[in-house]
Amino acid sequence: MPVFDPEELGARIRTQRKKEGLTLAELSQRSGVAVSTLSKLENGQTTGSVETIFKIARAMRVLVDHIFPFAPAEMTNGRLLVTRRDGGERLAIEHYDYQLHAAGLIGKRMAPLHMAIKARTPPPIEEWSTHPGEEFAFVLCGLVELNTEHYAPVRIGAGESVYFDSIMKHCYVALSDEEPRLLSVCLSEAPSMKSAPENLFASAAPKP
Amino acid sequence: MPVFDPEELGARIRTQRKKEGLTLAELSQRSGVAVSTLSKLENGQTTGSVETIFKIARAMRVLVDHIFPFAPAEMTNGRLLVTRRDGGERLAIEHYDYQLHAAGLIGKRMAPLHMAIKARTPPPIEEWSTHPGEEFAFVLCGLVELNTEHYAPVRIGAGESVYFDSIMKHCYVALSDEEPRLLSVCLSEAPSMKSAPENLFASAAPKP
DNA sequence: CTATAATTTTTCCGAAACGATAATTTTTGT
DNA sequence: ACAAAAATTATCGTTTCGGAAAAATTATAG
Repeated sequence: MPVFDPEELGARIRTQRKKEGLTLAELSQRSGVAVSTLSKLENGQTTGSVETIFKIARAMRVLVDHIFPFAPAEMTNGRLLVTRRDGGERLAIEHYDYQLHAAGLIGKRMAPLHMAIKARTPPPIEEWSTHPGEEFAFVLCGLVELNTEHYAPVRIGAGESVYFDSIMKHCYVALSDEEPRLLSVCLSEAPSMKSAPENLFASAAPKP
Repeated sequence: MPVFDPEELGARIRTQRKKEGLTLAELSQRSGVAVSTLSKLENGQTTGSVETIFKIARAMRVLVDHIFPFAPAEMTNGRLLVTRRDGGERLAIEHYDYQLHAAGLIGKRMAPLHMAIKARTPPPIEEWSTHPGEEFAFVLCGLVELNTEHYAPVRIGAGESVYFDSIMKHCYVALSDEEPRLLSVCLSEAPSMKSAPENLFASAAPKP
């Protein structure tokens, strides 16, 4: 007795395939998964393997989670947490001062950080941040320079923002006389289970 | 040649298990998956079946996508887009003025909105926003009241924030004389397919 | 309405994953 | 350093999955 519903998975695959106007044979061609396997999957006659699911998702150009039956959404539908000026969770490191908002909310997918940029010159690249996912940074005041692995340094002033893949090594540097502050929202692929995800604050630098 | 990295899946399972302080034997007991299977999974020696993954996820009381490597990082790892003060995409509706940042970046999972709150009284509840996912709102200036379906109205001033499940009906209202501005970042659970970058799955697509 | 093609489902078998047990190695705690 | 606990590896029977081709169903053309 399966612990999840294979029919839902099958239905999603079929829906997506129809949407793309593909036949089983065509999808098989693209994905490298046999026609028979596709049929069995779509009809819930097998629970499938992770490998196969990935092949199918890739072939239809959808993210896996589109055809993958999730845990029900009602698990989290009524959370709300306010962070006051003196709230959240604070952390001061060499180059930045952090205030993590919504620190007490576990299972959230975004990590909102109110940070003050102390650094005036970029540290060695090994110390730059890198973490899977996406990052959005909005400058609240001052002038900030974002250094990244793949781009020329980018200057961002108050009211401006930058959105980037945070797996790129990156670091912020203050350019203005006043200490710049920015609001950074990091999206990790796996929702943070802890209030202060250490991987967010961890840099590429080796551990002592 | 697996199309995804079994070692990442294994690493996630192990990370989560350690976080919960479980041994393989205990997790086996709770999940109904044999110890040997767990070990092979964690060490990337098998690609695993969907059924097994679900059992494990359920046993650790996490959503499947916590341990499931849905979007390999190498798919998008070098994007970066700056939004200037006059950039982005603007939209004015009755109650708010929006500036969508990073508008030109397709496939992003967060939607950062710089918004000015014009409304001074809540509209009828049928007009409130509701969308699956999570929302983080940081007040830049002024005093804002967030009305939600399940909570008493919440007042948030400059430098404060709120994080909530955006499926709850919600609306923002201005309380201060000055028109409040806030930065809202919405996370949708399923990124829209229309915006899925071509290059994400290019390798699987046969050329016409 | 039939004939034919296209598509899907089913059948059969090899391949891979799973479970149980035991032996070996690694880690942990004292 | 030792003992205990935990994790890995090995083996093997069982179950499930995946692929090729046949069978059945559905769609299409004349």
